[in-house]
Amino acid sequence: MATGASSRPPRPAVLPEPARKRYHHGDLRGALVRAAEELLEEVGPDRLTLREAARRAGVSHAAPAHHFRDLTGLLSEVAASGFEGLAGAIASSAAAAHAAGEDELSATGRAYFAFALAHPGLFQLMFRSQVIDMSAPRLDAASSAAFAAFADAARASGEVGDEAGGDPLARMATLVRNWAMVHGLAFLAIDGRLAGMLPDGATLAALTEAILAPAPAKTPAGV
Amino acid sequence: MATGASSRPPRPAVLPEPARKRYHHGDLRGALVRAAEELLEEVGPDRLTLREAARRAGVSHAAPAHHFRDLTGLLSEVAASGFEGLAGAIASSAAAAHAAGEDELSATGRAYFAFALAHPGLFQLMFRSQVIDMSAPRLDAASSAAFAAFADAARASGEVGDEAGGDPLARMATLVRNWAMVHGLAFLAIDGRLAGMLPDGATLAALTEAILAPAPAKTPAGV
DNA sequence: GGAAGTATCTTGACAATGTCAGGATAAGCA
DNA sequence: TGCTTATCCTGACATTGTCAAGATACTTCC
Repeated sequence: MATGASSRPPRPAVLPEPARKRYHHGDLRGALVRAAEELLEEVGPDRLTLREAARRAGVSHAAPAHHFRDLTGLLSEVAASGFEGLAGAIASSAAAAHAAGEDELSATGRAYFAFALAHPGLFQLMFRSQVIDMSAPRLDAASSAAFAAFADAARASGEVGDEAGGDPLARMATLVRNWAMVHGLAFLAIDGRLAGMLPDGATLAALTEAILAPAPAKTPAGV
Repeated sequence: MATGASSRPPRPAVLPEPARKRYHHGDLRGALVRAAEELLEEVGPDRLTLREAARRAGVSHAAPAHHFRDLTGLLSEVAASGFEGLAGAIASSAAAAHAAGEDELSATGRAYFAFALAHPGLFQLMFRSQVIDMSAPRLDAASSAAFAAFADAARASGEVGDEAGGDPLARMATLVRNWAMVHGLAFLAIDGRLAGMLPDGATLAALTEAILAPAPAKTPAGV
């Protein structure tokens, strides 16, 4: 029909964004994950939509099916990368605390909380097993790694005495208690449940800092 | 047409269930709330559907609109009654502990956790502000009452020293720390996050009991 | 008692969603 | 070059929440 040149559609010579209108996206998988992460923070996990993610990636509504089995597949991938980020944040905060001679467990708790507050929608998604597929290999590995990083920090801080004596159940109880406290605090803060209980003119940051600052352990009064 | 009696439609003399096929349901509002509670436990808050609730109540898909503004309205009502139940469970467990000379805070923590495990879907809904309307009067009042019951128990147990000295922020921090721990533990348990970290052959009940049993406070070792 | 008014429920429609089937296009490989 | 495969699109379907308009039953007022 048109010219005999090799380029069939009138492709513009200059592409403003990395590959604009070509049939093959190039990195649709990554673009969908990024779009989903955006949506997660803009509208939350409840209003996130596969079609809107496709729209933002500049692609038809059925295109994602070639990269993810379904919506659960995409969300599981996003959650997996979220857990990887969380594991990294925990590990690096523990290392920094160790270098500074501070308590590792307290530092990782603050890192955990900060991560949740920085990515509320993603954090909520990461703990919504009915929407993601926890048996997905990468997600399973990433979530395990995140908890392992937390457990390592607890061991390093001496909070979970692993040298002798203490039976495994009691040690695990101490570990999980710390985890649950930080996790619950993050969830309550994200959901806006702490706003209503700030004494007089106290800020939310002050309250959470007062909760997280001291090693949440048992220390004989004084000292 | 038919007989001249007052009953127009051929209404069966015996109604197997309380009012079967009449145009006006009688208690559609309550029936919808019950149907939603059922669905909450069967499929969870993510797959709960307004149309399915209407179906279970034996009513058309648009009928709920005359009793609840929209899906959020129905869910807010369900969440409100959930908080009322939670507040009751907390208060009664605290009273029982007081009578038995046990620690009130520990008892309420176990009651909180037990409530969450007994009604997982409802509990998740109660802490999903993007799906319910926290400004709904009844919901707002009920959630405040639940927290107030928890705070009362903490005060009674002496965990939150309200007599003198301690500044309000520190007292609130202790209170919220206890709440967050129990809340996080409940969420993690419901989401199946604790199953993977049971030492050898320990059961989940044993682990959670080990976490909740001692007053999660600072007690000088011994005694 | 009967008529008017209101609360309650139904039917039908709309846009939006997730998913599937089948066709079009581009890339890779022989 | 021609074939195969990966990638993407169009179109369709059932389902959802919500709205509009009509049908039905209850209430109230004369």
